[in-house]
Amino acid sequence: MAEYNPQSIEAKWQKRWEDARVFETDADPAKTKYYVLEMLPYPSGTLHMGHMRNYAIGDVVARVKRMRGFNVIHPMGWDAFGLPAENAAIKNKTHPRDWTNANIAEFQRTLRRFGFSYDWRREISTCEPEYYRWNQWFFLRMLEKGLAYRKKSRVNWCPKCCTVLANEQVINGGYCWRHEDTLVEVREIEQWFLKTTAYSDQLLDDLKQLEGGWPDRVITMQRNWIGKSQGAKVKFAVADVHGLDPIEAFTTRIDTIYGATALILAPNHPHVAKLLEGSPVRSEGEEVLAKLKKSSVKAEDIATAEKEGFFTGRHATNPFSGGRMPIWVGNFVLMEYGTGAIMAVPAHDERDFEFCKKYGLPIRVVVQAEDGKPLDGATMMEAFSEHQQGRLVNSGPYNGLSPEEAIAKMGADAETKGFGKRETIFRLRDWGISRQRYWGTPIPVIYCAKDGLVPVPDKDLPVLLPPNPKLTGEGESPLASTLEFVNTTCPKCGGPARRETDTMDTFIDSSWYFYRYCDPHNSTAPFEPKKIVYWFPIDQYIGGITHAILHLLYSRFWCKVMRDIGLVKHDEPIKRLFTQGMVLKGGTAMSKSKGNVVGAYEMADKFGADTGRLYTLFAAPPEKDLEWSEESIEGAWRFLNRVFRLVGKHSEAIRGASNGKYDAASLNDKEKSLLRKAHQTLRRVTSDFETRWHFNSAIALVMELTNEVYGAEPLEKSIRPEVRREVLELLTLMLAPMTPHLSEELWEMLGHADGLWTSAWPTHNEDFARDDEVEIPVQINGKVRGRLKIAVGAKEDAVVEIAQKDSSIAPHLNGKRVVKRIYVPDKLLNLVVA
RNA sequence: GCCCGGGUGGCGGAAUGGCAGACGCUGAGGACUUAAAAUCCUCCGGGGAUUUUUCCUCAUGUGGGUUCGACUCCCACCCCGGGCACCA
Repeated sequence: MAEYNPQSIEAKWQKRWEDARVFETDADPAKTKYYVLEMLPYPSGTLHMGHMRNYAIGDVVARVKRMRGFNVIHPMGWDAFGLPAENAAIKNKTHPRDWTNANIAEFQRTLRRFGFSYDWRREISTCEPEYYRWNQWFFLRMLEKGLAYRKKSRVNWCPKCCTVLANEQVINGGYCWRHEDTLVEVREIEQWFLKTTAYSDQLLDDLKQLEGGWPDRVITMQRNWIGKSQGAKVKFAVADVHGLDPIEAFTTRIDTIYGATALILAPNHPHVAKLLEGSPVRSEGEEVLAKLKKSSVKAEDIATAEKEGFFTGRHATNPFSGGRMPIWVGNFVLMEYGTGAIMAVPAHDERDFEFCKKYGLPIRVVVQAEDGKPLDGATMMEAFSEHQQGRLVNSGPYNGLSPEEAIAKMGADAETKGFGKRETIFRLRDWGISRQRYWGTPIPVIYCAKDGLVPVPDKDLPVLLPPNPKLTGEGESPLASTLEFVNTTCPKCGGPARRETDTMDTFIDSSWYFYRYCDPHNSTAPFEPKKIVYWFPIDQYIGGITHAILHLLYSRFWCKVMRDIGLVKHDEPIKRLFTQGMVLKGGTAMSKSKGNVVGAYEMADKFGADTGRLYTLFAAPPEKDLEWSEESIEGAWRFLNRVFRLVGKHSEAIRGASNGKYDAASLNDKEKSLLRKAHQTLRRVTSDFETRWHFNSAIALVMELTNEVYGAEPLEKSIRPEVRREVLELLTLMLAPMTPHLSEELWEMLGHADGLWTSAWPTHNEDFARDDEVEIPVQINGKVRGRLKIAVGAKEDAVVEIAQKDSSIAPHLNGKRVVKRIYVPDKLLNLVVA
């Protein structure tokens, strides 16, 4: 008998699929579409088993849906712009394009080796001009709508690289990742932004549309990221400097304003310099200020930093109480959030408490809990910040109100009296997209001495990357030092002008790529809206939890912008999201830098693609992390061999048998029992695939069925070829989404000339699946004391009667009275005795 | 600190209020073989009793609770993993 040879089987069927164009799909209004998508990879290094698992999950879904009659679109592409390509190019003195394309070729070779059912005609690569020109086109639309703008902002700047660093590139508490001896500076430079904040409310509200389809935690993370706060802005007049505008503070707890004992400004608040001018503490203040301003913008540093600040020597007036409050500067107040100024209420806010305690500022209680001891500002050890309870005290006319009532009333009063305004603010910031890099989409803008900022006209798109940049990693950005790129003519006046030399953040590339798959070769538009109407939204998106915020939020933002310029009709691009677990080795995620990767191609060479696929699906449920185990993969390999031998042994007899028909009434007990197991397995596997995505238990069920068939050997003694055919065909079809090559081969061995790819998912036969007899446990007071074989559908009284006579149960009933009986038909009997 | 996950044999995991440990791995024993590999068969949570057969008992992070019945639901706590974080 032939041995299972995955190498030749897999090559054979991949060729057949390709020749028959099995996975190429076009819009067909007569069929229900299904869009399944795995997050596109960044082609770097080798494709490892961590990537592979992601695609294996998507491929099972694609193949199951295809067998179920859906018109499935399942595309693949490359997130091809990015810094690693540029760094590799600098290091190896090559071009980023060469490095990237070599990786793409390698990735594609590996994906093809695994037989994933992609429609390769739809392949895209984001670094190609035919793709990135549409990034530029979208940018120009946003510029027209005021959604793209330039602004100075604080960034991490490495003076040696002469470029902006992402927060992730600042290491060891403030050093450049490439120049580990160089301290990163905080600089303010002009950058391009996209106005994501214009959609704050929609991005938040539309999360409701995603409930049920997206994991709750992803929705929660997005909600927190957007960070909506309802509160009020209150103006505090500066008492001791004439002609200075009042300072505005944002608060969600205006009810505690009578407890405000200081006003605290962010170090870079525009008022600080003016307050210090002529102040008695000016020189000390400026010294501390310089120190505070230098502190890093990195999240971790901010979190661990101690609260620090200084008194400006100036005072403000509390508009409600008329009281005098000292104005301080504090490092924990952020210019980027709210108004950059807060009122410090130490009695009712933990951060304010810590700050005021440290600097000896008074603590004044204005909300007392309704139960428990009254709080005293002089003795309290922590802030009382619960706003759901308590009553106002020491708050003039508002005494006795609940915080909730006070927030409403005081907000309204502040508005009436003109020193405040109720407002909702968001944590979400606009999206800074400028990068001082080469390997990205050039921003299509020209600066002219006469006409100022001039957008590149649509007809001049794409603005191509210059082919031969000087990539050194030092000095100014590569595009800025490529003069043939920089120097151009103004589209308006024709005079000499300069091009923008920043490129776009690569998150832009991945914000809309899934639309391009629907119309990948369109040269006059990013896509034809009509095609989107058919294929969108994405029915199932699959990827890592790492992208829970940025990629998915930007994609949602992009969708809304496209909707508002009339390109698409839906609010949300992705209906369902699945976040799969990582593949770990030695307890950490596989990554090239950790040196713990298992290459997918080598894996396929060793065991075959089907074994690799089966293993990653079997070893853990798809949402959980999976620890790589070489022993377990051999188990998957053994199982596939077992199946292959089984079908091989019987294929000749089956092929000779008349096609499939037998009289159900003529089945013998062994045939019935085998068919029952097969159809029961199918019933459960179908539900595992469709409703639960429990691929691991689906595989376990198919293994059980295989064991059962082996247990019934030799089949030729009692099982007719027609029945054998039915059982082995079901087995083959159930495996098909997971091990498609092997299944095709078995299908052919079973005598089918047409490929398995033409087969539908089978339907189980309930008559065969039904049990005649079941074994149920019998419990006495909830403890299992025996088991009974009963006919399916037996009546309670009959079962109780049998139970009472049973030799293992009767002793437990001896001399006792049955006070209650619980009978779950065909499941269990529980007798409660006293 | 806040928000999510999660905690079941030697290991990965199964069990959607109803027989805890399916399925696989590892390990042990056996068959086949000159031998090995492969394959096939048997056993494999702890303790105790009976030592053929079986029975009892403990056990799903800990402690309570609801229930005839809890890995599953509720409350409190412990531990592990992840995310966010001076967000006013």
